[in-house]
Amino acid sequence: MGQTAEKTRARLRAASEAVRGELPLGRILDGDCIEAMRTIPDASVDMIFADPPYNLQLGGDLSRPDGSHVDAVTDHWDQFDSFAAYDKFSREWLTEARRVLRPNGSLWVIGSYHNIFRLGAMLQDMGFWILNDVVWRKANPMPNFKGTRFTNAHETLIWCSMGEKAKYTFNYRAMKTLNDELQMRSDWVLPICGGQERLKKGGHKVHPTQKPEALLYRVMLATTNKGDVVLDPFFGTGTTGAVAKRLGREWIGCERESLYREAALERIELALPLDESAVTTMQSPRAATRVAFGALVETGWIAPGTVISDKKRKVQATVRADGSLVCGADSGSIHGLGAKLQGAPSCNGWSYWHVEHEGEIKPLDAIRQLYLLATED
Amino acid sequence: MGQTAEKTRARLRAASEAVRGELPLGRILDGDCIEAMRTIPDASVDMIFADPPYNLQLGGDLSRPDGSHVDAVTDHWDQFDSFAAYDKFSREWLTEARRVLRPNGSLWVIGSYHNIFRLGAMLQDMGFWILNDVVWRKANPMPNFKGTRFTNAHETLIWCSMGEKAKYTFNYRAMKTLNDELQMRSDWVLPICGGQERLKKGGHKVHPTQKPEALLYRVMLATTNKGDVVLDPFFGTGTTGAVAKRLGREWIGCERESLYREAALERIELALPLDESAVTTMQSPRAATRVAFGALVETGWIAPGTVISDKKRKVQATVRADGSLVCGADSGSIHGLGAKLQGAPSCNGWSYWHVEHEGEIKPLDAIRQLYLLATED
DNA sequence: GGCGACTGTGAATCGTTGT
DNA sequence: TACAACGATTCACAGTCGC
Repeated sequence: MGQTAEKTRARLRAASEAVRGELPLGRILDGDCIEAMRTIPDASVDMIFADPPYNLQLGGDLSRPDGSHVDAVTDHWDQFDSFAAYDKFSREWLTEARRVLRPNGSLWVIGSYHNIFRLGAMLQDMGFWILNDVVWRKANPMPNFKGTRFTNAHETLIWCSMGEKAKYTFNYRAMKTLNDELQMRSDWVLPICGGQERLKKGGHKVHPTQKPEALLYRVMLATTNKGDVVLDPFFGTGTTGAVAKRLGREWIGCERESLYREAALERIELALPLDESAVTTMQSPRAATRVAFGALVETGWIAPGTVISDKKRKVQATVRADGSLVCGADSGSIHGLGAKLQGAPSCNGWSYWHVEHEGEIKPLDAIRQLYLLATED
Repeated sequence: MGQTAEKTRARLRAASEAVRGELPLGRILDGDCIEAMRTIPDASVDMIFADPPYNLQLGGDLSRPDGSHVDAVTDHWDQFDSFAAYDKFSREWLTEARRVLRPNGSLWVIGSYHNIFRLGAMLQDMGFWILNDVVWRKANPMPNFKGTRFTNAHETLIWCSMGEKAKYTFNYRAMKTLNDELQMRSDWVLPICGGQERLKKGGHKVHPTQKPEALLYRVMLATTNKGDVVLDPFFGTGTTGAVAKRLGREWIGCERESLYREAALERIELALPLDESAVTTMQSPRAATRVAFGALVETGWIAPGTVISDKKRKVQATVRADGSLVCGADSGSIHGLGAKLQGAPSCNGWSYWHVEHEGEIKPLDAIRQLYLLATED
């Protein structure tokens, strides 16, 4: 690594720490979320989770997102007027969200069919890059009492990065582990928020649309790292904050209703952080110790001259002293030669090549695991 | 009832019959769907099902972990220069769709996150009234081969009427019957189209995105009546036509690729009108519930940090945030770590691991049962 | 015929790092 | 910034073949 790159990285790290010092970590900013977000520095948060109001078209009285009243006229013009107001509000908070997100940060938005399509189209128009739409399939939704439509049994989340080429955090291995060794899918079955978890005051629910902690838990575990800063512009009763605390993430909230702020602070105070070991998640092999194939050769786990083959033993190659392989006139690394022999653009030599070991034919990766176990610490 | 109203109704019925005579029922209109729809009279069809191009914007080639190639949708009809071009195209065909729909008709659109948000926002802007968004949860989606995102395991349908006050057809009772006497929900679990149903020619699929008949079956049974006219502007290989025939609905298609038109006509010719068995072969969403260990962790049934053990409490492990276990230097899923610690090739973690619960030591499976009871519909 | 092993495939915005 | 090297990564079905 060049000295210049090293210095650049160090400077960025220092700048990042300086910005972090300015952040209102663990605080709920009072007031309108757009105004509140304006006090947060550029490119300073790692993830935003937003559960914006969807108070649209609910029949009866209609109010704009800014709180002003819309006449209960339901002609086409008025619909347009109300959509336009909602779009304006959405564009404003999304603009601030985009400004405060780091280049490698990501944004989650949750909504229902009333608003999610407008939000999704707007995200695309603003340059966000949709990574997945995720369906929260409610295990116990409210039935459709009138029997006039399908039971509205899900909500939609959109997860997006800052742009097509932007990087983002995705803890693939942790998600796979969480889902019993199967890839996590885009449809999540989770119960709605109720029971002990549902905040109540005087027998009434404090917030009409409190989200279950399990939902935020999965979002945060999937797309942030320990210590990351998570911002929730529509904090409500603080589900995001409570889960962030439990998972060792930093949080910032925006909320204009004092009732919600108070309930949230009390709740987060009571939330117990997990200890270090519990927050640790399964790492991808990439993040774990890297082993060069050559290391197995020079330490004697695989002797030079060993003949290795593909699983069906149709293709064979010989290991050379420097860890390269040779097969007829062809030679190369375990990956390169594997790709060449298959005529494939790429190949993972660790899983393609096999070797006899204790009477069985095993992939190289198995030998690598043994090597890792033996040389650990 | 007034005589005038009676006369008005009779006149409308006669007009309706006259219009029906002009309709190209049971025919596939050749050419661009916008041009083709222009030949259809105003207010003459009862339901439109549209499966437009998704504008996937795919990058380079994609290969599977085993090196084989993924046969992606690279057809010219899915290529658009920009979101603006896609929007223009969408607005044009939706304008024609709105014109030919009867006042009490309804429209279905299916899409993925690439296009569905744009379509949904456009529908709202045009005055359509969204009745439900419906999620088709694929039982067997293609995995995410590179481990970079959540498995894209669903597509979204939007069902809308002509306006907020417009009437529409919804066969509530039929849906409830189809769903084991439970209200039909907005999430439908159905397999993708494959096996005998998938049209093939020379060993290759005729159409890259053929929809399963079960999907159209449910759409049509829910939102049309027998004898209604159903229009599909993106007819493809005619799933809509085949299901319409089976269910005793009239159909009209638009399709510009002659290869698809020919396959569709042949297929619809072979389709049999509905027999009773077709109803009973529909999938029930009450399939066996699968629970991942991670689900118990994120919903709080088992807290991260909990120490679990084998039945004799000789081996202990700690639960981490992602549902993995850690025991000394070893870690893994409940199944994997259990196997590793026993030196066994495999292990059922649900029965191997135990946890203290209400003073007793119980297998994880007991907690899973409690979870299932609590979250059951 | 039955069962298990093996193969093929589906609307997919599918990599990272160092030179 | 382009290029090359490294190396990480798949689930549910359906169909076929062989024992």
